[in-house]
Amino acid sequence: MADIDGRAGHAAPRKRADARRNEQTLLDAAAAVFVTSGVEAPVRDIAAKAGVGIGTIYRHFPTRADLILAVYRHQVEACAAAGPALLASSATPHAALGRWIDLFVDFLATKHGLAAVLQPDNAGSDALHAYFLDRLVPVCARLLDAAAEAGEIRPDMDAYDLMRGVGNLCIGADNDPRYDARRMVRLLIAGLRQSRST
Amino acid sequence: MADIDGRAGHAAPRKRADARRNEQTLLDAAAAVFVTSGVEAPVRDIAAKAGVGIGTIYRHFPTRADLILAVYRHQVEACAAAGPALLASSATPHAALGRWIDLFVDFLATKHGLAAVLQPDNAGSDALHAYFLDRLVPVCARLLDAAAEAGEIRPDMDAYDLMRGVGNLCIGADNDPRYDARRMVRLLIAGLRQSRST
DNA sequence: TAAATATACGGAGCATTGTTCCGTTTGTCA
DNA sequence: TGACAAACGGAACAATGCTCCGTATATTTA
Repeated sequence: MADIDGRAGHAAPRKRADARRNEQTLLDAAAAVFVTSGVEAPVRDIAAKAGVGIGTIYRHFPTRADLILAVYRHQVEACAAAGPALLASSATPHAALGRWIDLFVDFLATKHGLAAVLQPDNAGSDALHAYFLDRLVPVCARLLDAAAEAGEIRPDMDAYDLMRGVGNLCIGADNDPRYDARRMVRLLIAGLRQSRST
Repeated sequence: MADIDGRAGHAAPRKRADARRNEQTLLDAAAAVFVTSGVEAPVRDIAAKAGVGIGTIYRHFPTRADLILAVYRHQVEACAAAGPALLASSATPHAALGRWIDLFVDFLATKHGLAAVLQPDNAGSDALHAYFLDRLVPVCARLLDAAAEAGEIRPDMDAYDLMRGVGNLCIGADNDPRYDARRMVRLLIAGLRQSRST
């Protein structure tokens, strides 16, 4: 069911060796440039760092967003996978939710400029928005449901809204030492809490 | 102390009539374009709408940010002025804070793309960021202080963080029907509340 | 009123960026 | 080894913020 490259075998033609090499080189170069110059770094810079022409970048990643997505896919998947794990290992669903959100915030806050690029209609980078949300909203929804069932939070919170809200709060958290995104997110989560008396 | 134009009279040379006319024309055109195409509309579009050359725009408003700022200055001032008024007329400081934040959110949410442009380091539009925050943070701080003194909210909330957080939550609120920024802001304010028992 | 001057105008042009196109190079396979 | 598809490189295009400077015009002055 899988060929030598580990890809599913539906008539997907095997790539040339130089192509595979370049793809990896590009991913590494992009990751490096994103760390130093932020996610909005010019495509040309990444091509230069990889020692490759611009055309090559665009054959492998048809769009800036595709490249960004490829670079961070692993971490998004890890975050998605952490949801159920936390739910199983935490004392209460609310604790699991809190820790999971922390994970997400850590991820966004350390990636210079990533949060800003997650919005819809960002000049064609909708692909990023769609991937992040499609992947994480269901996980978040499950955590919310569990916490709501346990009566720990208000039951009417929408997972999509929460993810967008948290993502938005993280925008510009780097390059502004005065602004503490984590703190604001904690506040938001606090607002979610169900006052038993209410 | 004021000349015919109503400006303070410190050796500020009187502008030519066509210059004053064009400045107003540009402000009107910019406001109109911002409504239909958003705050990120190309400068050329605004120049075209106003029927003037690009050079003219840049003489009056050296930077995109200056133009945006000039268009919305009145509303920012109104928002700033509303703070003390609400504090005086509301039942409790917390109610005043809530209403004031509502005002701010209404303002941001109806201006297509404004919230996104409020961040620092936005490719040189720091002027916008600085103006908004300098003008509104003190007002917000006063409301927070009053509410904290009344014991209605936790006492450690920073006005700057709150303004940035609220602004961030409003980013992309238009062009995404699924996302309800007002709701998230309400949640944030709820999180601010002091549990008397805590 | 007519020249002189300062002020303002218009838009070509520069720099930056995402993206496309296509002639050239290179792996792969028979 | 030769043929050919696959991949490469980078010139070139379009959009956009902004600068520069020759031209036009409002205002002042004689």
